[in-house]
This record gives sequence, C-alpha cells and structure tokens, in this order.
Amino acid sequence: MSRKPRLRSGSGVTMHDVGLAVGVSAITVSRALYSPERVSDTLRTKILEAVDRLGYVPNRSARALASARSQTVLVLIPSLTNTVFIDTLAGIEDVLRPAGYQMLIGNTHYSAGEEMQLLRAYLEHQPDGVLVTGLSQPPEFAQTLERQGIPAVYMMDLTADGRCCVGFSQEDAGEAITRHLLERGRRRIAFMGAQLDERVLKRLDGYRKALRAAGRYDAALEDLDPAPSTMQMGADALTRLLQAHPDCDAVFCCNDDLAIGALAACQRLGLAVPQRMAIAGFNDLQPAGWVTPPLTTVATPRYRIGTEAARLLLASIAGEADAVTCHDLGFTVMPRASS
Amino acid sequence: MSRKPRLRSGSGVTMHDVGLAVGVSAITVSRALYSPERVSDTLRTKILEAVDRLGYVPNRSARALASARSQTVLVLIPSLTNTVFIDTLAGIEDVLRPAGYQMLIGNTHYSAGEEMQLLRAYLEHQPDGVLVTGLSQPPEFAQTLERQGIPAVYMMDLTADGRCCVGFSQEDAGEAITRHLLERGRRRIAFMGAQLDERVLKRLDGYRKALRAAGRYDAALEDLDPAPSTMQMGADALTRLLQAHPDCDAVFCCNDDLAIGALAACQRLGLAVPQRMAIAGFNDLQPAGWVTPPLTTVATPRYRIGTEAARLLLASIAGEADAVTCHDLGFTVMPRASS
DNA sequence: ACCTGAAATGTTAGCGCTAACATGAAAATG
DNA sequence: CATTTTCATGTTAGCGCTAACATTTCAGGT
Repeated sequence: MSRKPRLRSGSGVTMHDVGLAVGVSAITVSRALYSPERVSDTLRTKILEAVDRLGYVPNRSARALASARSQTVLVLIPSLTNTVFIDTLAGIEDVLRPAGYQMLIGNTHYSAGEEMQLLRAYLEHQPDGVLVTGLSQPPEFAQTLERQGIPAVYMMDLTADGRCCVGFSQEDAGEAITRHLLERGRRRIAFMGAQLDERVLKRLDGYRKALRAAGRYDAALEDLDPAPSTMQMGADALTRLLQAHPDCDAVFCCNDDLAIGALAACQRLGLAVPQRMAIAGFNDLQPAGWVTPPLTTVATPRYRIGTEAARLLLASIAGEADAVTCHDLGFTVMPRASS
Repeated sequence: MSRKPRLRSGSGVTMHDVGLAVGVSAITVSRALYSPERVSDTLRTKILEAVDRLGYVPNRSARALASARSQTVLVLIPSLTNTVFIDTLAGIEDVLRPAGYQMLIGNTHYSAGEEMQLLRAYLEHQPDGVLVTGLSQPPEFAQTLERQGIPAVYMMDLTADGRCCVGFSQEDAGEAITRHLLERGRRRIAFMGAQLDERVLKRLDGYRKALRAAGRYDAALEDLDPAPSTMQMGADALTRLLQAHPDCDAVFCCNDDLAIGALAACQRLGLAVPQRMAIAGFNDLQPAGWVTPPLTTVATPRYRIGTEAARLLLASIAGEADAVTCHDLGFTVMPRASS
C-alpha cells in the first residue's frame, strides 16, 4: 500500500543524506554550514567534504520556511535603462551579496500602480527588507510593509517624515545648479524636463526657487514633457524653446541625456555653447565629461546611495533601531565648459 | 510544558486561517487560488473575499517546497549597463511575468568564473529553468544543470551542438557588415574591438572571413582591447589607428559605442565621414540613428531574443521535448550615411 | 570521588503548503 | 431504481530545513 514517492526538486541530495554519509544527524550538517563555530573542526571538515562529494545544494525555500527568514531583499527601481538606477543597483549588490542576501529586482516603469503591484507580488517571497526609489508611494504602500513588519529604506531623496532615507536634496541640487547659471551672468534661464517623476519635479522646484529669489522667474521658459527622456527630445525641446524665446540664454536640463541632445541641437543650429547658450545637465553620467564642450552638470552619489541604503537596511533587519535615520549624501555642482 | 511558539514570517495569515474564516479546509483555499476550476463558484467567491479581507499573502517558499516547483527562472547576463542585455531582459520579463514566473537576475560581469559561481549560488532557489547569455561556458556548467535536471536556453548566438539556443549568427553578421563596406568601395578596412567576449570574437571571425575572401585582410588593421568599451575608447582607438595606418579608409567597430566615439574623433580630426573614412557599428542602439552622420550598423533582434528564449524555456520546463531547438532570428545590415 | 558548567551533538516538532488518495453527494446511465 | 461517473471537498503525510529543548561528554575545580 505504498504511495508514489513525491517529486523531488534539484539533485535530491538533502542534509539528511549528507549526514548519513558522515554518520551525523541533519542538524549537525546544518550547523557545519551555517554556524561553523558550533561544530568541532574534525567533524566540520568531514561534513564539508561530503557536501562537495555528494554535490549537495541547500534548499533555500526549506531554509526560509523553517527559519522564517528569506535572506532576500526586494529592490524597486523605476527603470532598468537609466544608468542612474543601474549604478545604485551595483552599490546595493556589492553590499547585499557578501552578506548572503539575495536581491529581487522589481522594475516599476515609473508607475506607482505597478510599484504597488510588484510589492504585492514580491511579498510572496517574504523579503526581509525593501529598498524603494523615491518617497511618493501611496499610503497603502507603507501600510502594507508595516503590517508585514518589513523594514524599508527609501533612496534618492530626503524627507523629514521619519522614514529611513538615503540620498540628497533634489530640490537643493536644482537650486544650486540654477544659481550657478545665474552666477555666470545668465538672465533668461529655461528649464527642460522629461519623465516628470518626483525627482524631476523637485529639481524644478529648486530651479523656480533660485530664479524667483533673483527676480528672474518666467513660467514660459519651462518645457515639460511627461514622456521618457531621450537625446532626441532634448534636441527638439531646445529648438522649440529658442523659436518661442529667442532671448533665452541658458537651459537647465533635468538630466544629462536631454542636455546632450540640447547641446547637439545648438551645434546643428550654429549657436555657440556657452557664448550664446549655456547648458547644464544633471547626474554627471560618463558622456557628460566627454562631449564637446564638456557638460556642466550635477554629480550625484548614485553608487554610494546604493551601498548606504543597503547597509542601513541590513542594520534595520538586524533590529538596530538607530538605523532608521535620514542620510544626506550631498551632491556636487560640476562647472564645465558648457556654461 | 508548552514551547515557545516559533517565529512567523509575514503577516502570519495562512491558508488555514483563511479556511477557518470561511469554514473550509486549507487545501480548498489552495485550490480556489491556483486551480479555480476545481472549486464551486459560490465557495470560491467567499474564499477570495476572505483572502482580501484578511490580507492573506501566499508563502512562495512553502509552495515551492511542497510542490517541488519554484516558478522561478534564473537569467544570467554579462552586464546590466549594456543596453543590449537590458533589451533582452525586457523581452524575457514580458513573457515570464504573465506566466507567473519570477526572474532571478545574475550579472556575470563577462566572467566565466563569476557565471559558474552565480549558477551555484542561485541553484539554492531550485530554479525551474535557466536563460544563459552566450555558449562558451565551461563544461562543468552544463553538467551541473544536467545533474539537477534543469533545462537551459542559450541566448544571443547559434550552435549546432544540440543545445537549445535563440539568437543569430554573430559571425555571419560580422561578415555581412564587412562585405557592405567592401561593396561601398573600401579597401583598407580596420576592425575595432573591445571587451572581446565570445560575440565580439565571432564578429571578428566574420570580418576576417569577408576580407580574406576579398584578398584584403591585414592583421595590422585589427585594434583589440579587452577592456569594456566606451565612446572614449572608440575615439582613442581611431586616432591611434589612423596614425599607424594613414591609408585606412573604413572601420568596423564591434559595437555602436565604439563607433560613435570613432565618429566623434573623426570630426575632431577634421576627417570627413564617410568620404575620407567610413564607419560601421553593431547593434543599432538608439543613438546610432541619431548622430551626425547617422551610423551604418547591424540591427539585432534583442527584444525578440528575450521573448523567444523565454517562450522556449517555458515549453522546455513543461516537458515539450521539441522545444529544444535552435532558433535563428537573423539580423539586418542598416546602411546609413556613415558608410 | 563528586559537582559544575561549557561544548558538542541529537531528538522532536513544525514552518505553510500541496500531492496523493479518500470520501460523500449529485448527476448521468442503463 | 441500482450502478456508474463526475464533481466538490476533505484527510493525511511529507517537502527540507531549523528552533527549541534534551542529552552526552569531558575539562576543571573542590
């Protein structure tokens, strides 16, 4: 009356099998692998040899189920094609992997709806923590995390509302680069924005603040397009801008892609940069230092945001309450020849 | 004599709890969620309502453990900063997500060693299948997969050795674009290569084949650098190349980044493109069609490689033996003004 | 010799879920 | 109306692992 044996996943070698081969119980194998100090040296050596010989592969699902810790972190980023987030991802990975944590990457495509959906879907993995881009999730988002008791770190921007965040003030950065253009004697400074996510809008706020303070704000000089930014778009926007406002003498582009497109358009139109037109970008991506003329932009600590956020999250997972703080990593205005 | 209750992960609501709330057993809840046709409509509605009300989140680890299927696919790609692989990733995701599969992304950094390490690490998740970039893994790689009975699909290139692959012939593509340059009357065609992964080397093979057939091969015209490619590198290589070989009248760059760098260098050096110097790239990334002059390049079906590979893998996981075939998705030479 | 306590290993139970088999009721069949 | 089939649901056991407690061993102190 024996039942069919159930399916086995993987190679079918379990801790129990390894234990049998060495003459110990499964728990000792578990300890040899994950808390080596609790097993005598001789035994541990024999066990590790057997693990190798039998080709034992631990089963993470079983481990997660039994220990109630998945050793997994969910990372939500708006895009995989934007270098900014890829750099951050690299920083995150460099901290999480050595710590034995697994990254689950969710691409929100800049959509709050998709972000919420992804959170729900990935919660099934019982992540031990979540790294989120930006601060403008719906209230439901934080509630869900709260209910499951999952710590989160918010990346890229700052807030004083008590959430744990790592980044820099997008608004201050926008203000700083605009002020830089003012200091260079520019009087009709335009803003070129695409994607229009929360970070772009905050940079726009900073731009407005700087210009208003100088008494030079003109809403007509704002060119906003919700579509994802491309170099082409930057070129088009610049052409449009100069047609409508021939007196415009500078433009702050919300990112380097737009700025490089704008630069190319100036060259095509025969406008000298920076003499006739100053151009500033944002992020200091690799090409910014390389185009002619080199692009004035704002260098952002993307990689470090990743490492710091990951570190904070790990501390938070470990229960260190003081990990829940706001980390301002700052930014640097990079004055180059385009302004 | 009661023990401490064990930790609970997540919200603590289980299928059993949902069942209690509705007055059914846990297995009925399971069926209502995953094989709805096996539960009556009335009951299913009640169960789903309770799931919502209680905020039940399924536990994927438990599911994977009990069913021996993780609904997870491992994707190994060489880089997250190369648009080529990001596009492929997008294709993969667009097929896997609707099918309920979870992607685990492993970044190999173009290293066979890291690739093997990643495979071993991610095997702990008991992936149901693996998507791999390229064909030149060590024999150990395929053996490991074989032993665990995990199907794999190899992306980007073709092979006749029986492995399931989706891509196009990198060699044929290299040959085709080189022939295009020959047909445009070029006689001293250089090759500029970076990163030097297997795909670049195959394109180089194709380049050599075309030039040898035309009796115009000269090993001195090959500029190879194992470092990751950048626009800067393309510019440097072009300058170097022209210094050493002033008679060089065309260059096939192994990717668009190098080509755009080379283009910029020509402009800086005052060399007319294509009159004095023809330039061809590879991949047809967005900027290729947009720089001046527009770049001749080879369009590659990156997104479709992703969707097809994912589809094949799913079929393979489902046990459809005929899924193990080679899919040639072809490529298209895009003649533009740079040649 | 006895006790104490730390170190090394084992036993038991259960994490949340689903495969396999079992049961009971309703519907279809002769 | 008895019999078979189908459908809807339940029971049992176990996936592989580890928390919690239990036991054994042995060093060191008295």
